[in-house]
Amino acid sequence: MRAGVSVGTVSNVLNRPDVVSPQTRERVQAAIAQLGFVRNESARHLRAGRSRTIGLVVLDIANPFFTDVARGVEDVANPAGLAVILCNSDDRPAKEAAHLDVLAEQRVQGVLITPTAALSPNLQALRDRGTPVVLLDRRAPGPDQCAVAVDDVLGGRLAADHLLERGHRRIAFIGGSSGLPQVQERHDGVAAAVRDGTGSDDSLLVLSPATLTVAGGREAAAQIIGMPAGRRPTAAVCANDLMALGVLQEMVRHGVRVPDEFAIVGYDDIDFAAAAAVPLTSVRKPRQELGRRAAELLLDEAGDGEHQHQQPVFEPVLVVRESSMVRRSRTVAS
Amino acid sequence: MRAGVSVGTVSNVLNRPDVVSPQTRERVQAAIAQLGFVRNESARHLRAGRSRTIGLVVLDIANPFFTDVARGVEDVANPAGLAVILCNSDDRPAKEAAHLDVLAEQRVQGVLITPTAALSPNLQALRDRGTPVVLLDRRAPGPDQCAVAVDDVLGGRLAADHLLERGHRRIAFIGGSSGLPQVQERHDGVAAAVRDGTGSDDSLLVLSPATLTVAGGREAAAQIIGMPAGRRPTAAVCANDLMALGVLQEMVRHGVRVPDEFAIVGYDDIDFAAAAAVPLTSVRKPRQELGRRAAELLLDEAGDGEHQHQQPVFEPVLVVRESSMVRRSRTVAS
DNA sequence: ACACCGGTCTGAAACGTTTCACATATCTAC
DNA sequence: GTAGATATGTGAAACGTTTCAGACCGGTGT
Repeated sequence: MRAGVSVGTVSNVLNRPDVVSPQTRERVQAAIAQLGFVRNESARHLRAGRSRTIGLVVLDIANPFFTDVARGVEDVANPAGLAVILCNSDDRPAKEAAHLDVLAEQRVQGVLITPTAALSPNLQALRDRGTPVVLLDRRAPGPDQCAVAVDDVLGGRLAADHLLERGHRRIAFIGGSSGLPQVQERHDGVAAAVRDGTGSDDSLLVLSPATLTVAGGREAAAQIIGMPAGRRPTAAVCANDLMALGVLQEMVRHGVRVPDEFAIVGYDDIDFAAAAAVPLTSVRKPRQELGRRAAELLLDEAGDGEHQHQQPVFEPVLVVRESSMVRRSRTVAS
Repeated sequence: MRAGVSVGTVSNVLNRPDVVSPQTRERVQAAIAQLGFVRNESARHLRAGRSRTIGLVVLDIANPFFTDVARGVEDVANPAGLAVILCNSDDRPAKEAAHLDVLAEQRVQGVLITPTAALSPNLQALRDRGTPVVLLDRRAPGPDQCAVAVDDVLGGRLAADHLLERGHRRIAFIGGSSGLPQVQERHDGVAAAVRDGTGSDDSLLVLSPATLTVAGGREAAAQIIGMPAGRRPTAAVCANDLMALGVLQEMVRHGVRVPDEFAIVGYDDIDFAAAAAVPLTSVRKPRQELGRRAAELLLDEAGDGEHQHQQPVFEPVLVVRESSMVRRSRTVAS
């Protein structure tokens, strides 16, 4: 080597500086700086057996909910010296599977994932190989793994109870058709609340647009607008804020006044919910906290010590804004 | 090996299946499936010298502009078998430098980056080591590298001309204080247009909130609201849509009617701009196309063939919506 | 019978680290 | 002065691939 020293010593300088004499250390560090030497992670982790990266697979990178979660993950992973490989499955099992394969080949320390409806065999394969997997915003199917979830039944209930209190008696639940359990839970909460509140199952209309996006929301709103006035719902709980924004856009476009003629409650409480054409009432989830907690669990599981699987469930909170308020006087648009 | 075959043959089965006999191939593939064998990328690319990943460093992961760009990058990178490591610098040079170091250690094939104001020495170091770097949404300092940019001077001009046409004579430009050249260009375009349109430099008020975020927008709006009515601008061009949304929120909160009392033009035309409390006029950039183009240039540079550095500049388009329209009759809120 | 060929497979080197057993030098205590 | 301990450095093995020179084999043309 440049510094007239063996590679073993260089390794020591980098990893256990205390074990090498100050002079040598400085000499080596000078050489490193001069040569622009950068340690090769591939070699390093070929030896170590796994890399200093974790994978994060989300359903929709364009949904701010997930970027907020990602931020939480980064907050924990980066200080621990781990790089995050962020993958977007677009709620498509094939894309998800492809991403998981890549992550397996990269020998990531672990994977954080909000999976598509069915738990992919690739995910199980990953776990079988000993890679820790933490489910994000999804309950675990069994006690043998970590999962960070939100009580979505409660969330659905909060949303529906709020609308019922405001006098609404025909309520729509707008979820996607992908069969995600989170969405199913939200539906169940809404359905239970509506049943309890009205004594009837007919008060709930369930719509399942193709995607859980703004476009999906518009699609559902168009359906609602096309219904005869007598049967048309007067309010909707949406499975996420993107859809709620879509519903709002379509309603406004057709001259349906929100919330006077139609009330909307979203879910997730992304930042844009508050900035919408009509500020959205929404069910708030601790977005960054979800990511942080999941990353912490992953690090713990990937670490050397004992690991107890944990499955924390966060409680959502309803944030009431204009989109669900009965307005008394009509002032300035806002 | 399980299939009674040498490792060299396994490698051939995986990488050049045509060179191995059908029987052997099947035998090996069966063994692979049965053992759940997953090739180790670290080893593979220790040999190859670089990994099958590229790095993408953005200024603000919470800004939908960048997630749209990221989507474009993925559209190109994934089909090419490359994983994308998405990093968020938060417009902080230190975070950016740390991310670049990690990417260097990972021996990424290349880096796509929207850099902070000053070009980091770490970036130059990366290039010196032979790693291709493509600048994203930023002009190249010289001809010796690829960059994908947008004509932001033109964008600023479009925005300002639009407001001038509507009769505004006191206009604010709201940019961040981080000194990003993109923001500077937008400012220059606005300043030039205002000078041409009014014959005076005094017509332009420049505000520089701390961050290019919704919070920054609110901060700037508060400043404007605090000004005496006679000197207060009647319209603002914001350096991005997040700030425009912030301005809008703060104006609404203080009862300032938009666009009647104050007009707003944003920049980027993120999807949420159209869904805002008052739909935002904005300067549209080809977000996904920026990402795609940048990724294509990176792949070309990282490939074996000849590479010509390219520096495409996209032209932005003004999308006019309600936030800058003088309303004639006041109908329903929208 | 021979050389040669293409097709198929093997074995070993190489990639750049970490780690561990071991060598060497220096110090401490008697 | 010697034994032992401590501090510092060396050298080689190992990680799991890819790659390349060559071995082997049955067939072909002469």
